[in-house]
Amino acid sequence: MVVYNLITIFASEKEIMMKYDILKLNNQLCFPIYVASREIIQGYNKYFGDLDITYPQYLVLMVLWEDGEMTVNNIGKRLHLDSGTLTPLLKRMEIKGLISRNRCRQDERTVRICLTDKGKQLKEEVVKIPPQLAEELTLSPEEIEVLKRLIHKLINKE
Amino acid sequence: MVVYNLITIFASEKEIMMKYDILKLNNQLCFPIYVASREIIQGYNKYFGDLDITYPQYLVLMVLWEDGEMTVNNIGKRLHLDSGTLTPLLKRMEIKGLISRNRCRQDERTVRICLTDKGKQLKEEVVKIPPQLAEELTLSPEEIEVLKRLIHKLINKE
DNA sequence: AGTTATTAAATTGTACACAACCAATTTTTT
DNA sequence: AAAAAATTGGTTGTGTACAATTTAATAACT
Repeated sequence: MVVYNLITIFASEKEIMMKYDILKLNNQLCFPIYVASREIIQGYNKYFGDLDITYPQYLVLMVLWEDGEMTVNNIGKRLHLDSGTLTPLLKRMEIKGLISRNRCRQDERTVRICLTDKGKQLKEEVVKIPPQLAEELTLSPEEIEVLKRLIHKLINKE
Repeated sequence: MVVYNLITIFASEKEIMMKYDILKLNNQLCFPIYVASREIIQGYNKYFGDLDITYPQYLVLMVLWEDGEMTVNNIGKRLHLDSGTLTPLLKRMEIKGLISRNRCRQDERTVRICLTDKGKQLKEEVVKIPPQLAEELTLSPEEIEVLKRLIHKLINKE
């Protein structure tokens, strides 16, 4: 079995991979991950409807619920997102009254993002969503653990 | 061990999950998949630079290389994308001279997408990319197979 | 002190995604 | 045949993503 990075190639009596077979959708690893990512976001958005938040906004709320106030930079490091994505996203969250944005007095370059009371309270509603999404999943607990481990290995390039 | 869909909860002597722990980034399955998806796209775009295509455009090319000409609808079914995404994307590809778009005479509702010679030739360049991306991956062949199987199970909700 | 380098956000421009809606064209039903 | 339903692709509006550039502020250096 020969492996070309994101694509697995079987060379056996049963299955011989030709030059262009690595370009077939079914042989790809990347494509199903890309589809899975979008399906997850759609799944969440289905439940977010009433709360008027999106999946990336939910991610921002999660890091703030976990770590309290943070700079834009640190949120970006945590979520692997840059300021071009975060600045307008955070402005929308500010308009909704979920967070506040203030320049630090110590270092005027950085902007401190804080949860408002409304943003803190949202946690009570959001915590109900994951169990609902759970109903739709068919992986066993063991499979989920394996999947998490492999995806982390893929990301971290360990 | 209790599982709430996309989040795994360990309840043991060593590790007790509290109510809000399901909202911690590290306990999530969805978030790393979301990150992995974006990293894959960035990885591809790095190599696409010279060819002037994007990852979703590469996906369209793949289904066309594989199945020949297709309707917009069928491309959407294959890639899990709707017309709101595909129509402008295909128009950009038409402008670049990679594909042609023509309404069918038999059924005026459908639009047939065909590869141009330029689109066909691009395959020769693109086939070199996956092996290059392979260099950056650290999963074993066996791990890739397991990951592919689990992701497919996640998507298909089998 | 004054210049240079670095850093943090914001801005700009392009390209997805997708929900919601629409128009045109079949297809089905009555 | 006429009316209703379904299908196909397009349009609109909002919200990410991200590369590349800009601006402002701080740190480092001669």
